Amino acid sequence: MGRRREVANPLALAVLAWLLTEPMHPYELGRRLMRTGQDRHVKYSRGTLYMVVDRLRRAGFIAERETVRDTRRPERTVYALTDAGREELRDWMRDLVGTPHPEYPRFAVALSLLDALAPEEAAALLRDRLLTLTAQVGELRAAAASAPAWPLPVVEEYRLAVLEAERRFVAGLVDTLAADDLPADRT
Amino acid sequence: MGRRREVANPLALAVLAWLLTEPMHPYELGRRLMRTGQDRHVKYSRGTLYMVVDRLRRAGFIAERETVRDTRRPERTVYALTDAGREELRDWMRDLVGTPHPEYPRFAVALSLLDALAPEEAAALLRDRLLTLTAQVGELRAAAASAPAWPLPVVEEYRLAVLEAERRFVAGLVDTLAADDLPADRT
DNA sequence: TCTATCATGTAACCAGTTACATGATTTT
DNA sequence: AAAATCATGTAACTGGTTACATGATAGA
Repeated sequence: MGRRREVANPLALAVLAWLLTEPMHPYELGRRLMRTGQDRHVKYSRGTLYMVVDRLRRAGFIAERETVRDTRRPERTVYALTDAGREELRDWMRDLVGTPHPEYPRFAVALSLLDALAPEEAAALLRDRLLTLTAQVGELRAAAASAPAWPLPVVEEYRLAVLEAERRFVAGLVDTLAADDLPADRT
Repeated sequence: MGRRREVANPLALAVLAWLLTEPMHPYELGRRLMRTGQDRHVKYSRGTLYMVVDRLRRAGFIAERETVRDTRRPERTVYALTDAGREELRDWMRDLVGTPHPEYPRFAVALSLLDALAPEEAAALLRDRLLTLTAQVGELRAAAASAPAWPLPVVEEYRLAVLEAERRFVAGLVDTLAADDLPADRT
């Protein structure tokens, strides 16, 4: 509980999870991340991937299984989960699922500094955001309706729920500001 | 539009915003961040603060106004916003408020990898999370009710809205899993 | 007056991203 | 067969965090 993770990057969690299904080389890991759209939930870049894989190896969570010289293609090193890695994966997942952790969404920062903007400008910007959010909700819903997978993956439902909450919040805020802005009209 | 920011760390945004009110030395910036509880929305550490201030200076967004040797206390350098800085602040805020940006919440990663956990274990963990979330919502509401500031700062309302959405979502998920788990009971 | 704690800053280290390199296949 | 693109990896750089340093006040 609470001990610092030796490898803390979320991408490492994804790597462990994928290696749970079968041994793989890094590039393949990257491909699957992309193919399954997980890159929308984990920040992914190849450089980071190789770094993370290397640190997982040094930490003993994964081990080099074989080095395939497929002839032609560059040498690829296949990694497999170790017992320690399996344990780390479970522990990490339990932590993430079981307890909420503080996040730092960019919009919260902006809201906390909203005074730095003139009120009318803030209001106008929030209206812009509202439009985009509404459009995004629409897209997600449409995508869900015509989804190849059904029921929709839980993550997607989660994203949608949060997105809708933000949309409602911004809508309310916009209304409030409009009302504040015309106090004379409301006698 | 969309040109890379020379200093991209959110803490830098907070620095610019504070300097809009008046010139200050870094330590004072840190104090205000803490006092106003902004450290819940921007990741803060002194090391990062000094780094960020230095980069803002190199980028020309802030400038050294004076160096006070208050006698006794270590030398403190007071910084002021430049015109470029004021412009950067507005541009950045407009971007953040006006359009939603992709985020990578830790819980989303976990959800996207939920298969890595045995279903009963996942269900149990989600129940734990639900308890904590419910408690947090309660706390926030209570704090809001007895708040020194009224109306509640917008950020807090935002946080509460999102938190409640997550709570509802997890509650729903827990129910679904419970239902799935006892198909025999539902004939 | 010794110890603890506050106020302030610096520097070494570690993590993450970008840009590049190289051989293989496919397209024109 | 030249050009374009894919597959794979490495390395240099930049950003961020931790741990330390030092003088000042306050409490015992």
